[in-house]
Amino acid sequence: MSSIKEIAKYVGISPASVSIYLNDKNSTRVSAKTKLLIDEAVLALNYHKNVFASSLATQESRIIGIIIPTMLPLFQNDYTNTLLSGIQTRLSAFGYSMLFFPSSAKSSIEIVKEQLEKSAGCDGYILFSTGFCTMDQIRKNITEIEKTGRPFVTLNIPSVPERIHQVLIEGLETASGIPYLISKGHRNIVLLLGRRAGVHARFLKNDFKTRIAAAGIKCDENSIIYGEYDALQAYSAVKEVLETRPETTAICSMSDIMAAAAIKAVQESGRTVPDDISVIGRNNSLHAMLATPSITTIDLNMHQAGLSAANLLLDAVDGNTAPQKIIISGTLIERESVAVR
Amino acid sequence: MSSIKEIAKYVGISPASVSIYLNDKNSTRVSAKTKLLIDEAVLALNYHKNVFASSLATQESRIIGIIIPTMLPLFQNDYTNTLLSGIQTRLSAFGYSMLFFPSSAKSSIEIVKEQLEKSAGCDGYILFSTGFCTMDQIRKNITEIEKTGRPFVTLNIPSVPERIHQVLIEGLETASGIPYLISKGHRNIVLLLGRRAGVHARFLKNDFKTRIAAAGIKCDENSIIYGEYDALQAYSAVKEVLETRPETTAICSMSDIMAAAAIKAVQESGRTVPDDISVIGRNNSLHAMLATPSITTIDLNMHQAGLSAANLLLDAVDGNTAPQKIIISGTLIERESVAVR
DNA sequence: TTGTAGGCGTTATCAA
DNA sequence: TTGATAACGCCTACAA
Repeated sequence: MSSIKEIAKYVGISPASVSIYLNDKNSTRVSAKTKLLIDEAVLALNYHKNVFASSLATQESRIIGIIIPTMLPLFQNDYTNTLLSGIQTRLSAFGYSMLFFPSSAKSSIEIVKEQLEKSAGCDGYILFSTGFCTMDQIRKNITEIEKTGRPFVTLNIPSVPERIHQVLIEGLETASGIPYLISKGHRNIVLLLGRRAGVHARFLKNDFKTRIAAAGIKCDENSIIYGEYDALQAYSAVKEVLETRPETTAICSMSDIMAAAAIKAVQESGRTVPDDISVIGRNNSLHAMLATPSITTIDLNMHQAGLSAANLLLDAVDGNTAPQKIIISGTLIERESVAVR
Repeated sequence: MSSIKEIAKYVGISPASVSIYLNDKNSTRVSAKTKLLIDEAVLALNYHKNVFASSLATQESRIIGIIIPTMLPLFQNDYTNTLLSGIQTRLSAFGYSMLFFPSSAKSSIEIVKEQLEKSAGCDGYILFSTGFCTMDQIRKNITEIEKTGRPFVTLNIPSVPERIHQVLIEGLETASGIPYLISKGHRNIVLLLGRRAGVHARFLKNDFKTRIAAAGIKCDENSIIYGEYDALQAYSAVKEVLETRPETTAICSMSDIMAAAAIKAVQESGRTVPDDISVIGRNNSLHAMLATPSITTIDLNMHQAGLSAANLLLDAVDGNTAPQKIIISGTLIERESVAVR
């Protein structure tokens, strides 16, 4: 409520001196007496610094804009939350705030545009991609964010030729569970994807087909199903595929939540995991650990990815402009949900 | 990067006209020709509005500060995420951004102070409490935030006499699973709490004892255990209590994650849920739905609580100052983890 | 329909 | 050690 001017008036000095002291308590440019008086005034007048005014003057806000092109409510997605958690941990440690923008738009491009529109003043951005984005949209989003002239890092996005700061999650577009299942003797594998639209699905589908073919297995289009990263939808999809493809011996799910739902579906169809059907998940979330049986999964190390993205951005904000790609590898976590065939 | 001045120069008009048009595309105070020229310039110069400058001028930022007094990384807690999701949904719909502040402090009070220190400029705040806060700290945090003179809403906090905007989650300090378990014939119930410190634990413990006593059951101090809202710690605590109190017939957990961990522990001790031991959770998270057996739980309706908190705050920002308390009730979700005794 | 001028709260430069 | 003053980018009277 109160401003630096009022503090100055209260103490009987100029705003400049107040500012100097408040920004550097050890400054030698303010006398000890004055310092005490200022402290007193700050308390008496409930002074709080206005970040916005200060960032206007310094051209630095210590605020990072987080751009997430999704139409769904935030903070509901396991992957995104883990990423955000890593980002927040690092940004917070360096005194940076995170700003999430509103959006009413209906497409990934529109959302990014809308969010960027009112965002000038942020020191940098982290751009997510989500299962909603096509490759084309991702490129456009990058162009859009480049126009701000501010440093940014992309996260959760397929590798892209643009010379930008990028954290890549190895295995995000790889059906990494497949070779493992094959090595365990499975030849009748169902791929449980998340979103139907978006790049991720495209890449994963192709990868799946390639790997299956390489193992000499004939690919059946019906063996690819979709769960929208949602427990209920995954459950239904698995129930259905169990009927149409009773020969299935393994399910490779693109998230632990869908894997847990798959296990439910298998069990309720009267079969057991892993004896009748093996299930592998992805993300190494709590769901994988707590399911019965516990789920063998691939840890994408997304928390680390978040940390790295923040590191990269902070470097860039400090003027380090050489574009870097950081690649985060996944780790296989073997538990109880996969059996040898 | 570019400013309203540059746009004006580019078009050959005054900054005022640009500002007027940009803030009201339908304004009659700017000619159609000029509008087109401005649009062109905006594109050509990659103009993005500086929120900070504009909020300085208007004394309104459309940014809400989110204050969460925790030392743990954000976005990792089921309860908090659900709350945040509700808040974001509503705020976003009304065009408000959310700002998360950094903090390096080691106590709830210090964190709040530190975050508030640089936060002037926000239109309002949402103040969380966490399992780390004692009642005393909560009161101090409220006093602190009141000093900003900005509207704020408290969330996830025990009812407090102060005349403030408050969203109360009914059942947050109530061991609501207890009466249910008693009604099912259980008399040997273990209470699985989260954090040891903090108000919540205190309230819950008292409530538990009262309810147990009312049912004529003698209370055993050993029947109260702690899992820190963490799967691993809850698992160990349950394993242990199963040894020391083999007569236990039911576990009342304060979170679904801990309930799922409890089920694991029970199963691995060679007993079954719910036949040997019943388990009830809280929060109706995905964990409760996906566990085997699925978990009977109490839905605290935290998403709704988040929505309500945002509503309340938005009202307050609009000048509606009459303090309101909104009470969100819980809902019992009966599933498979509780048996009649 | 457009322009001028002052101010929002803070900081930086320069002078006293 | 302190004070004036201008500037950051935008908005709003008011004047033209």
